[in-house]
Amino acid sequence: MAWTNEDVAGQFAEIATLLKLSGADAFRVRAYERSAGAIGAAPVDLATLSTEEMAQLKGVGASTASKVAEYLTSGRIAMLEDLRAKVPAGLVELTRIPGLGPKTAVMLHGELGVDSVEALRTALDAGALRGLKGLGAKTETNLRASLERLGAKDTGRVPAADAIAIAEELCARLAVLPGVTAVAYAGSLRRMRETIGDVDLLAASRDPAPVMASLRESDLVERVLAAGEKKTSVVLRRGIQADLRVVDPDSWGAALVYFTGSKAHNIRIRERAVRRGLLLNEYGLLRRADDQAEAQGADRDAAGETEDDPVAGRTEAEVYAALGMAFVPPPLREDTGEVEAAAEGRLPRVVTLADIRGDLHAHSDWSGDGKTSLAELVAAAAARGHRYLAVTDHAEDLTMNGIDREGMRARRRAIAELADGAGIRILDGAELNIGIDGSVDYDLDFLLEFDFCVASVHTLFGRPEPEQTARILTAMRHPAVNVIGHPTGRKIGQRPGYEIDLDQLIEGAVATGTALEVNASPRRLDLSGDAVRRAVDGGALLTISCDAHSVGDLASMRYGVGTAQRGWATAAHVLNCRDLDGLLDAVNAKRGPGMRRVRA
DNA sequence: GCCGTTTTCGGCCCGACTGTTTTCAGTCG
Repeated sequence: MAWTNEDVAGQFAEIATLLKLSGADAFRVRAYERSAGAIGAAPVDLATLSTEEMAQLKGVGASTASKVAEYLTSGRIAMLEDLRAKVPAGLVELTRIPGLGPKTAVMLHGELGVDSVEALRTALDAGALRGLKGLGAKTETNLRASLERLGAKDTGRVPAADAIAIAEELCARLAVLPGVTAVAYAGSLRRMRETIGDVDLLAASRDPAPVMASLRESDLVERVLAAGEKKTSVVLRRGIQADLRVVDPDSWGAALVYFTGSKAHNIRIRERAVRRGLLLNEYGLLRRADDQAEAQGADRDAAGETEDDPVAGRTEAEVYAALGMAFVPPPLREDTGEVEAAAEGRLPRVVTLADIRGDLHAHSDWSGDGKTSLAELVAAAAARGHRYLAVTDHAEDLTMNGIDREGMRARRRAIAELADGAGIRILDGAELNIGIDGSVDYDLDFLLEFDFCVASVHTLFGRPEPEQTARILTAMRHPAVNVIGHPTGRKIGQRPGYEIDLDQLIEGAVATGTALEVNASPRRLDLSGDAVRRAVDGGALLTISCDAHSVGDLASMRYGVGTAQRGWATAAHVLNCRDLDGLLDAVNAKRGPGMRRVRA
């Protein structure tokens, strides 16, 4: 059995959870959490490393490395087995109830024998919690409410695509309030994670109360969870939780860093602050008053009440600079090496929306499922500032939506008619279907008449990994196939994607000069950020394209760029960051001698 | 358990809010 890094990381995350429930030292728990994170983010397959090499990873020591080795050879970790035997299984489940943490779970188990969500429900109904120390009437009510929410569906993470519209709406409403100088959504949404647990909103104002009140009273809010002076938490109508922090404009940058996270990134940069004799919190980067007093040799009592001295805080850039680091774009803030890289000046300049020169995957209504005319699509792409657009309608093997040869020739004439006034190069393209044997639609000569082709898997998702991988590798070798569309086939929150060997795909892409798509549709984001990072490390070329089926879909480019950023991709890794000549050079390079050239 | 511009031991990020508390523990992010 070939264990993936994710499998291994999962073992250590479980150890951390179970240790917490065993009342272990909190720092030891954190060490396991950190090692799980380090393993999950490791750039190489752990199975290829020696125990000594594993212990070189930051956050992984000799103890963890030997447990990894144990797992890789035997498929088990004795310590984890012991913990599983020792900690009642239901306790982990109990801590998933909002407001109920490990301490309370252990206490409920010890006092009442509660070992599952169901048992807690029964205990509540029997009034068994009354009289337990630290648990009053209010806690009982809150637990009931939490259980009810747990009973309702979908309390977990939701696709970011489902939250971004409501986040932007809330921001827009807060931004127009008097005294509010800035508003942003932060958290995992700003980091462009593909799913989010809640919406984090940040506002700058010297008078927080009316801003808080405005959210609490919003018609988008279903329930208020917490309402303090500096922080408000609510449940929105669609079951999504939102947290609002309001800070002084002088603290905006520090608060944005704090609220954007990730938690692991924040911990790392706060440690860095501590090592420099500073304190980093959501209000600023500060030199402590007592430290100053000591530095000046003054007596602390004589110094009296002095304020902490702000070093930075108005902007994020200021905070990072004061920590001796390059600015870290939000999607990179996951503690996967970006802190060290930013400190050592080797953080790559990741691709941005401004680097994108065109879109290489779009459908017009020539495709059965396209909703926009060719002219509208081209005009919209031009309006977005694109220099070129590959219209890649479905090819004929996709029986429902595909276009046959005559249809493609007719579409080619339609493209030619539009070409002059378009103000943008329209690439005559197609989205080909990868057959079970790796073949694609039409024939070689017909395919070489296109300017640009995407090839994608649309059928037979259930094939075993070797077969699935082989069919894509075969398609890559075709001289007219320029990019593999949505390479893993996953749909966020819907289906996991087919079984493929990504490393082989990356090697094949490099060897054949075929790009791998970062499909920017927020339902797909395929490749994922993690997969992009592996592709970048492997030297593969990417495209970032919207797979638009309507004009509005062209706006999804930012999600694709965010995903590419999460994978540390630079403009140099992305084919559609090249100008038209650069793009066509790549297309022509893939074609053999004597084959038709595509001209600008 | 991990780690080092306080380096092989003694620390380990920081603050808001709630509830049950007379000064704080638990939870969350």
